[in-house]
Parts: sequence; structure tokens; C-alpha cells
Amino acid sequence: MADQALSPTADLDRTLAALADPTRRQIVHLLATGPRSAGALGQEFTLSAPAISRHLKVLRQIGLVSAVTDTQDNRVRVYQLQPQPLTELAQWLEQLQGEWQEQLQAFAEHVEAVSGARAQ
Amino acid sequence: MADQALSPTADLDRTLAALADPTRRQIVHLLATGPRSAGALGQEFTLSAPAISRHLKVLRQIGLVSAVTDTQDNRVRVYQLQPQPLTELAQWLEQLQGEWQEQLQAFAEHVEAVSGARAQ
DNA sequence: TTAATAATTAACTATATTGTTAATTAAATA
DNA sequence: TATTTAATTAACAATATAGTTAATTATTAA
Repeated sequence: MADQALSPTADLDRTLAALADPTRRQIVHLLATGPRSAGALGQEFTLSAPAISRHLKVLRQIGLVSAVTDTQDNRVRVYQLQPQPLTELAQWLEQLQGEWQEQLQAFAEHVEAVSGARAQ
Repeated sequence: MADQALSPTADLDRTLAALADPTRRQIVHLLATGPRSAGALGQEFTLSAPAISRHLKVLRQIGLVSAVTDTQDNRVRVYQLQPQPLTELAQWLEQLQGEWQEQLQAFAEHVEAVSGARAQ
């Protein structure tokens, strides 16, 4: 019974779910080019401000963005991308591809063994 | 207005949403070690057979698994992992990290320019 | 041919997500 | 001080997701 593991997977659950939303991925792309305020981000979309705000909250909760109050205007919150969740996702992908490779390797060796046996 | 793009992103939406479920990710890990029947996969979980069946359907719909009828027993469907959606995900991650790197590069150059100017 | 098995689909419930508008909080400006 | 402005939270509606048990389909085995 594998079921849900002990739960280092829970982070991945939330990171993947967060990134599954196209608006949030677009926000991430925008922030990849540099920090922006919530308002400036909102201007790039036809969504209401609360909608953007809640998308940003989701991204904050998984640690993919951080927010700091602007030093010039304390009403403004400036958002910035944080790499860690993306790193974890990349590592998971690499791990999975490693598992997959082992299987292909084993399969190749199996074929080799069979054709080798036949060749005798 | 960025909004949802033309929609090569729709594939990513569905791939990420599919992988956000821990049961489905576990299924993917199991299949990374080799093909298995729906029943054999189900034995690894404490979920009902219909639940597993629908998880497999989701994975089939995004092209992450394919199913073939067993040649020995036509009642059995054997599932196998397909790499393409994972490749697309990896490529998106790389693209994003590229965008991110440009920003860091630009920032580093900015710092260089400023400290260079100050050094004069 | 009847019963058992593998898998899926149907019907339903519970919960989560995403959007909206309205209200709230806090800071800047007239 | 009164009014904007930036952002968030509250309250609600619509839709999607994931689980269950029951029913269905197709194949194998008794």
C-alpha cells in the first residue's frame, strides 16, 4: 500500500496545483522578469483586483512569491519570485526521469539478454 | 493584457492539475518502474477500483499513460507511462528559469554599472 | 450455460476552487 | 480633516474534483 506517503509530497501537491492555473503561471512569468506590485500585475489581466490578490495569496502560501511593502508608498506591496518551489519541482521531475531511465535500462538489458541467448 | 494565452498552455494546465494529485503521482512513479495492469496498480492503494480507474482516465486524457489490452487475458488493461507531457513540463520549467536568469543577469549588470559609476 | 473476474461508467455526496461585488484596512493626498 | 488609492478580506454563486456504492460490459473459467 503506497497511498499518500509520509508527506514531503504535500509541498509538491500544492506547488503543482498552484501552477496548474494559467493566470498564476502568467503571474509567475511576469515576476520572472522582475518584481512588481499587485496593482501592476493586475493591469496585465482582465480580472478583478480581489481575484489577483487571491492568486498572489496562493503563490505566497506555497512560497513561490514573497511580498514586501514598498519603501516609497506604504500602500503598495511589491511581489518577487522565490525559486525554491520551482527547484523542488525540477528535482522531482529529475528523480522521476531517473526511475524511468532505470526501467528503460533494465528493458534494454532484457532485450540484450534474450537476443544474446538466441544468438548462441 | 496577458490573460490566458493563445493556449499551448492548456496542455500544461491539465498536466499540472493531473500531477497535483498525490495518488496520481504515485501511480506515475509505479509506472516509471514498468507497465502494470489497472488491478495491480489498485492493489497499491486503499482506494476503490473506480477511483483508480478514474485517476487512470485522467492520466490517459493528458497523454501521460497509454493502455493496451493484455494479450493473455483480454479483461486486463495494462498501463504504460508516456514521456511527452513530462518533457513539456520540463521544457516549461527550463524556459521559466531562463527568463528568471535574464532578470538576475540584468540585475547583476545594474549593480555593476552603479558600483562602477560610484568607483569613478 | 452459468458464475466469477477485470475494468469502467453511472449516480450521488462532500469539498475545494475561482470568479464576482461589497466591505474593510491603512496610507497618501487635496 | 476629508477623500482617494492600494490591497485585502468577506460573502456568495457556479463549477470542478474526488471519493463512495451500484450497475454495466466484456471476458474467462467452472
